[in-house]
Amino acid sequence: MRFDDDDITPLIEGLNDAQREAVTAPPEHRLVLAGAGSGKTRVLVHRVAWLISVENTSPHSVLAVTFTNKAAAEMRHRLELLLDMPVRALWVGTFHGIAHRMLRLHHKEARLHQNFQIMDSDDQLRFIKRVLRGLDLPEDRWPPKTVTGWINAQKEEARRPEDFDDRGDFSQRQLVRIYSAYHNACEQAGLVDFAELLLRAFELCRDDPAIRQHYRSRFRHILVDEFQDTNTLQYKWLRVLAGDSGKLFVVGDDDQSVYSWRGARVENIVKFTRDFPGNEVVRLEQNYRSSGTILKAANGLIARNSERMGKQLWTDAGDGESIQLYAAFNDLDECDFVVSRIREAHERGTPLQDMAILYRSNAQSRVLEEGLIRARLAYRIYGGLRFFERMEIRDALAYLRLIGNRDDDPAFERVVNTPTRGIGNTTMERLRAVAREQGVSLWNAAKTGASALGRSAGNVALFQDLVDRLAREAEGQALGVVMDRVIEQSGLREHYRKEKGEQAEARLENLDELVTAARSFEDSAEDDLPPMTSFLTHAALEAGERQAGEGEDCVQLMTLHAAKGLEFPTVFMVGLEEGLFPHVRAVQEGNIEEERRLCYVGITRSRRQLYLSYAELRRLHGQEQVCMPSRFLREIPSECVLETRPRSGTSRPAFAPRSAGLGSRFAGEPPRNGLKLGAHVRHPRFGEGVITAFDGEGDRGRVEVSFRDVGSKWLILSLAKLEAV
DNA sequence: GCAGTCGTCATTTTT
DNA sequence: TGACGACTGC
Repeated sequence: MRFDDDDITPLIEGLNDAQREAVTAPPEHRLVLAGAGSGKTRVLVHRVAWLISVENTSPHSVLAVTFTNKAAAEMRHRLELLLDMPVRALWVGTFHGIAHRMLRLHHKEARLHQNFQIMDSDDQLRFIKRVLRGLDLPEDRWPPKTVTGWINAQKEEARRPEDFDDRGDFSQRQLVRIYSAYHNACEQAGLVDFAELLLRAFELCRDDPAIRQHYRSRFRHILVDEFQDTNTLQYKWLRVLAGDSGKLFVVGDDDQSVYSWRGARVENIVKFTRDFPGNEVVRLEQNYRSSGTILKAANGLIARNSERMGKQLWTDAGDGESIQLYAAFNDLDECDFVVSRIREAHERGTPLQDMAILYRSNAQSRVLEEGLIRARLAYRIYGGLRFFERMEIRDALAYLRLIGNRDDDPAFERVVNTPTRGIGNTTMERLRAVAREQGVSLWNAAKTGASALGRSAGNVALFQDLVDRLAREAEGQALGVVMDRVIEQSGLREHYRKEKGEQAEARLENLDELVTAARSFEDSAEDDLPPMTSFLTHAALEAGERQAGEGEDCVQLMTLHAAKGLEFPTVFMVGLEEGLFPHVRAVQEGNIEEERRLCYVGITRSRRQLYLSYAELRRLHGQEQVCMPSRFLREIPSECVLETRPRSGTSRPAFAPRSAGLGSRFAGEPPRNGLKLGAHVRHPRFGEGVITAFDGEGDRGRVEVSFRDVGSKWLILSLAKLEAV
């Protein structure tokens, strides 16, 4: 170890009191409530280092779990920097990665195919469609997306088909039937979906005493990142793993829980304090990221939530710049504002990559994108397809999967006719019928039931010969060579060469890149898996970076969800309108608190300058809609915010503390003179327009109307002869 | 098997 | 508005 017993300086150096308390806590259960930007990863990393160097814990006894590969890689990297040595014995990984590792090690006990492969969401959806067809259930009555969603939700609650009794309603009984059929199909094909990885690993630890004992005595310390995002199954698994003696050190922030819709349970934080006795809560509230003003805004907003563990961010940095609010006329105006502020900042020397535009839903990116293109500003949108999700990559990998396992039906379906080999729908339907009747895979059905296939039987046989030949030639060959041959001999390369358009070129390049990627797995002895299995697992579990353009200096565009965990000197949060943010759906579902947390996440992404904006009119689904400013704007302490105009930069306080003033622009205000925000009105001289704001009350009350022909005007409400249209 | 057309729908996303 | 899937006709 690098540290002598008496020199623990590097481990606690530079930590604040709360961080130090967490890092040096006695080896008991701990819950660390880590506010945004409070040095959470630092605490995790130092805690592991502390356990190893001071508590003399073997790296072998430590398990650190994260949600994303990125977080896992970051943790391992920083840990090795701190300890100044590689820590291979230490298990650091995502929930899925760790579960996968266990299942590979104990595939027999888990009753899994030795060569089992991981099926991603897309495969799962296709597979479910086939199961539905097999059960004669129409897709319009049983939407595949809904069905997979339901099945995944059951798995996340650790429920198996046999856990349901017959008393459910018809719909539920059918879903259970589908779940069951899907499960059998997966078993037969040797496939495991994402949720199954976790559930299988949980069941393995729960039901196999020897394995449970093995891991319990091995993992003395389990550390969990982003604990507020754990789902029921992950929580159960942690409980089983920890047993009575394993110590859990969990880090999370209830205020940043924004994934309830995909099964995350914030309640796990509270549950943790009950289920793991002796734990103490450490709060990390000092923020090292944002200015005082930004933190004040964030604190003020999140204080509106009722169900909180309670936390108040603070900084010893100064107040910094005011938050600027821009009330745009419409979405284009909002875009112009953002773009011109970016241009100005860029001209003053701010790198583009220091600026991010955050929005609630992906659809909002289009207008912004167009604006940035017009202004010739480089940008990068997070989201979209990742490398291993591309069509051509998935095609090529499907051949590889078939080489490893002929019973992989989703892979078979994917490439049996890609490139086209005269095996159409009719043939496939027959083949599926045979497979269903005989209870075998498509591959075997094609072998034994060729007679039922009619004219196309020869084509199917040719396809099978191809796969067999590729498999034979793959023996003893390096993975890169195999991959290249697969792409060439399957005809995929030719297929995409013939495809027209500029996309085709990119696809060919991607295929070349795939060969390169395969090569890098040739001697990956790391996980003791055959290179091909290792490669396919990597493709499924770590689908790669989203989009290229990494190195370039460009403005970052992403959803608020995608921004979680990131930070930028300058942040633009756009579309702060009722219905958009908070989103209507969330309002309907009564999930305002999560939307508010999302807003909190957005605000706290910003280091120095935060811009907020909303549009009074927005084009949504092809329709121009009148929007009211988001309630969140009202909830941010008014002294933090200045309302700004596009060019001049002259600002005035946006909201008088509680009374009238501009505050009355906001949601929930009563209509004046029978007119309300967004109402269409007619003026004798100015023509038709829309009410966009009120100011003051009674005789002195003013109204802002955006006229169709003459633009926006402020009028005295009692004098203006406005009539509703 | 494929291109064109029509109808429907419309948060958020990692593994 | 526009993306995507199902359907139709060649």
